[in-house]
Order: sequence, then structure tokens, then C-alpha cells
Amino acid sequence: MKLETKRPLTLRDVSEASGVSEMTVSRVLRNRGDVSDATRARVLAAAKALGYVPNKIAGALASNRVNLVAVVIPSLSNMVFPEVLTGINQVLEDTELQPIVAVTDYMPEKEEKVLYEMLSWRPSGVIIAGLEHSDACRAMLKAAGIPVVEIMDTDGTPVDSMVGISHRRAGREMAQAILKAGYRQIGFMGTKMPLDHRARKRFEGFTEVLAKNGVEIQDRAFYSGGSALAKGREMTQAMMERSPDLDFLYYSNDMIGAGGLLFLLDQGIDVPGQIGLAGFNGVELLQGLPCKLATMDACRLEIGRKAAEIIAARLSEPPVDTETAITLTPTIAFGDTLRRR
Amino acid sequence: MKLETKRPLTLRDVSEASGVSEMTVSRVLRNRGDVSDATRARVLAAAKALGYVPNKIAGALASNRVNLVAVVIPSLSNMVFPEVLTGINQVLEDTELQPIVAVTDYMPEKEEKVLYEMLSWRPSGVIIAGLEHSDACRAMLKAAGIPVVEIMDTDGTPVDSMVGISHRRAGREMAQAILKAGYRQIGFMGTKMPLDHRARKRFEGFTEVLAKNGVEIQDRAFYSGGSALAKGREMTQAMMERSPDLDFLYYSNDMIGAGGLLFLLDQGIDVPGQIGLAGFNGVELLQGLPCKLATMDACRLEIGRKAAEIIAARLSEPPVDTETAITLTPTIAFGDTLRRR
DNA sequence: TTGAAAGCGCTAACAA
DNA sequence: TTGTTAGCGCTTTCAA
Repeated sequence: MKLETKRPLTLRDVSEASGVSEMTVSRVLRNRGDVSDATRARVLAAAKALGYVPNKIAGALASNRVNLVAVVIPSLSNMVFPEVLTGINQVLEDTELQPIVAVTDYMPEKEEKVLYEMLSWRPSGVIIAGLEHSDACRAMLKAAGIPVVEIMDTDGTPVDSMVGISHRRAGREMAQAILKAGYRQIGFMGTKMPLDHRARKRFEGFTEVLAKNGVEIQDRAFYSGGSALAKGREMTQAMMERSPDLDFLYYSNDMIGAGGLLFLLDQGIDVPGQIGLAGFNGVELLQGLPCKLATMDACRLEIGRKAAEIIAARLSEPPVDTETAITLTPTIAFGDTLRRR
Repeated sequence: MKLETKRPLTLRDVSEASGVSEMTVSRVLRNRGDVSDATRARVLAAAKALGYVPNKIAGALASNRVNLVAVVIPSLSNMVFPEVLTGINQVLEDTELQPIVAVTDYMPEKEEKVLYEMLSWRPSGVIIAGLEHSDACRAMLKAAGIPVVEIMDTDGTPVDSMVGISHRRAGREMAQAILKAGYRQIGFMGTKMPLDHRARKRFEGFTEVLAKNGVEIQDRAFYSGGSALAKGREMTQAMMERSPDLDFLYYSNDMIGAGGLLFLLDQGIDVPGQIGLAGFNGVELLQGLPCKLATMDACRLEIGRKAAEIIAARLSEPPVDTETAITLTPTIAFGDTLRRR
């Protein structure tokens, strides 16, 4: 039995079809309050027969509860953020909460715009990548009066709470491992992204440790766009021609590092003897390469999960207090491209 | 000047702060109707000073317009769907529409559940992966009375409209190219996913053409979980040991194909002389490998864009009629692993 | 256990 | 150009 109109069904339709008040229908559909089994059965039957789908818009307005979690990330175009989203999804799946995602393309103005739009849905919480936001964004986040988790990075002060790793420390530790292994002529390759603060912090931590040890980056190159693997290949070739004395290459992400590694192996160059390599992210891809690139896990899935758990805890009834800073500590995966000394 | 209460601001607050009626404030904030410049300025100033963020929940209920597009996809864990999402985002960015995404993990029951939840937000349109849905899903989609675009696949009948490629044809064409190149001892490797209908259709098209030519798949292997690149490596090794006479390996995706390729190159095997290879998807990654895997583009970005364009067109005022079936036609990229004859 | 009334914050429609 | 009224579909609150 289906209504012929195109107007979406309302509670009233179910109420009329079942001969039960709207209020009781609402109770049945939300499993709230006491409803007799007989009534419940009639209502459910009617709802199913009609094909009724509740209207969350109206429900949210009436109850002043919007079970949405706004997720603001810079990009979808490498596996980093999809993996974070997977972590968020995994946790929110078991709750009433549902993520809504917006992408900023690493542009502060766009971040401001999408955050405003997300907040106008009056979400119950926000998960947002990074600690660097415009004043306007920070003001909006504070004014929203909802749990906010800033993710990926913990080098800074959160508006509310944060989950991530210290990218500065990641850079420092990698530098220490490289120096300890005896490499001294170091080249760096990364993305041309002044607004990727996390890459910047890794680089800062990296050069800081080098400097303390009297070592300086010998050569550097940046790319944008294109296949990261291919770019890694090209840049590595160019850099090795330009600076043949280099004995280590540090890449800002695993994909370009893998490209560089494949190039060097092609050339028959001894890795890690003649030259060592390291990337960043700990991408699964590396497991399939002929030789494993040294890297450091960015803890993407775990960050997504923890962030979602914080939001869920803070919104639970009664609310659970959570830590305001969770710093995950990745360790170096030496792989086959960085001597362990 | 900031209110001290935690209660979110409403139009009424802006109205009082600016001395203008709520209705006029609403008009200003939506750039609707005629408002004097003076009034507009006062309202905007007040809204900004207060930090007012409109409530879309209330707006949507009152106007009966919800500018959300529900996007239902099976997975986020390889680059396929994030790329589709990027295409959707690119197009919707220039409209009032905003995507909300849900993931089904290739599980029909979950598809039913998330579709129901999405529809309860009363979105203005739906983009959903695949043509295979439960009766309940199809019923919901029809009853919603909104534009629905089924994406990725065009081998079947859509509820409303579809954008994608013919996976059966993709399989057939690859089989033809392989046979034409003179390969006859063919092995197949893919994911253990009975519910990935697109992979299944490619396989069916593939074997159909082989059969017509009196050729049969000699060996096959399936995997699940883990790093696809590593799995490709392992499976290829195992298969070559088991069936050393094979002269072609067809992979259901590029990542396992790339793993296989790297393995064979490691072994010093002549590709494509002794053995040919092909994958599917046209992933950017391939560009960086020492030798390019033959593949076929799945047109991911384009599918996302076209689907979003259809939704946008159908929702525009006045609505624009669109095609109900857009079949993109990928061509084979022979790369370096499939002889071109 | 059920129902009636009021109202969430906004916008459509109409009036001034 | 601005304001008033009614009501979107649901839930809260209170009464029966």
C-alpha cells in the first residue's frame, strides 16, 4: 500500500494509517517511553507499509539535537585523509553520530568558508585537521560551544582538544637516526606547500637536529601536482645529477620516497650503503616494494579513531571528560633503506 | 561584543541588535529580495559583531529545501572512491549543494541502513555506487522523489539515471587485446569479493571473449585484506610456481598488478615477452613504476563530476533534463606490459 | 500507556 | 522596502 502523492510522508500519515496519535508514533519510531506491544506493532506495520522515512531535519530542530560531526580536512587526494576518515567512521558507526566531511584544499579562506557552512548545520562536534587556523575560524569554533578536536598535529595549542603526533619530533627523530647511521650529505625533497604546516614542522625539526650537529641540508627540491611516485623518480634523478655526493635523501612523504627508491634501485645504486633514504607516513604501499623504505607512521587510522572517541565521549549522557591532548608516538620503521646503528 | 550565554544565536538576536525585523535580517543574510543598502549594512554589521551563524536545520525545514546530496559508496580504502568524491566536490563547490557521504563496506544490509539514514535528512539528490541494490533500497530511492544517479557501472538498469563505464565491455576489450597479442595461457588474480559486482562483470566479460576463442583461464587466485602491492607480489610468485606455463596475468586492480610486475622484474623475467600483464583502474601510481602496467582507466574523476553535474542540472531552476545513461568509454593503456599487435 | 498543545528557528506568502 | 502571520515536521512537556 503506497500513497500516490509525491509529497514525502510525515508522521501524520503514519498516525492516520495506524489510528494512533502522532506522538505515539514518534515514540515507537524512536523506541522511547512506554508503548504497548500492540500499539507498537500496529505503528511499525503502518510505517513499513507506507515506506515512511523519518525527517531528521524536523527532528533535529524540535529536539535541538543534531547528531552530526563536522569533519574538516585539507584534501582527499592521497590516502592520508581517507584513512583518517575510515577511523572516524569506524567509531561513529556504533553511535548515533554521523560525520559530514568538507575539504579545504589547504586554503585558509576555504577553511573559513566550509567551517561556517558546516557550523550552520549545528553539528554536535567538530573534528578539524591542523592547529593553524585563522582568527575567524578559532572564534567560530569557540563560539560554537561544542566539542572540537584538532587532529594530526600536537605542536601547538588547541582550541579545545587535539589528537595527533608531534611532527617536529618526527623530523628530529629521523634526523637523529640518520646522523647516528653516519650519513652527513643530506638532500631533502617535498611538496611545494607553504600551507602544509605539518610538513613544515617536520622539516623544521629535521633541520634543527642537523644544525645542532653541524650538518646542513645540501640540496632540496619541491614539486607540486602529478603522480608522486613519478615526481619522486624525476626529482631524485635530477638531484643526484646535481649533487652526486649526497649520501642520504629525506622525503616529505612515502610516495615520492618510493619513487626515488625505485629509481636508485634501477640505477643499481647500493641502498642503504651508498645512499640512504627515508620518507614519512608509513603507507601500506611500501610493503610491496622490492626494498622497504624507511619511514615513520603518521598514525592516521588511530588519530581518526581517537578523535571520534573523544567526540563520542564528550557527547555521551552523562558527558565523559577526556584528555585535551593525545600525542601518539610513532617510531621509526628502518626498513631496508636506513642503516640501523 | 559577544553574548555571554551558551545558547546559540538566532535571527532574533541579530534582529534585536540591528533594530530590523527578523524577516529582513533573513533576507539580508540570504541576499534575497530588495533591502536598502543602509539596512543591509546594519544587519551585516550586527550579524558579524555577534558572530551569528545561520541555522540551516531551521532554514531547510521552513523552506522545504535541503541542499544536501547524499553520496553512498562502498569503501574509502583505495583511491578509487576518494577520487570520485573529489570529482563530486569539484562540481558541487560551485553550487549551493553539499555532499554528505556514507560508506557501505560492500555490504547490502549496510547499504540499506545508511541509505535510510541519508534519506532521513531529506537530501535533494542521491549519488550511489553500483546498479545492484536490494529491493528495499530501490523502493526507497524511487519513493524519495529526488534525482538519483547510480555511478561507476552502466551494465544494468538504473532507478533513475547512471554514469559510468561498462565493466563487462572493459573485460571483453582487455581479453581481445590479450588474445590479439598472441597470449593464450592466462591467469587471473583478484579480490575475494563476491559483492564487488563491477569486478565480477569485468571477469565475466573477460572470460566470455576468451571462451569464444576457445581459451580458458588456466589459474586464478583471490585475496582479501593487506597491502595490495604485497599481495600482488605474493600471489604472482605462488601462481608462477604453480603454473609456470602462464604467459599472461590479468589482475582485477592495478595495485596487485603493480605488485606482480615488480616481482617479475625482480626475477629478471622478460615482460611483456615471456609474460604479459594487465590491471584495471588507471591509477596514477603506475606512472612512477620502472615499467608501465597495461591498464584501463575507470574514469573515476569524470564519473564523479558528471554525476554531480546531473544532480545540479536536475535541481536547477528551471530543472534541466539530463540523459539517463552516460557511458564513458575508457581505452586500453598498453603501457609496457602488453604487446600491441 | 496515550494524547494535546506549544514551539524549535527559520522562510513563504502576503500585507502595508 | 519592510513587517506580520502562519507553519515546515517533529519533539518536549504536561495532562489525562
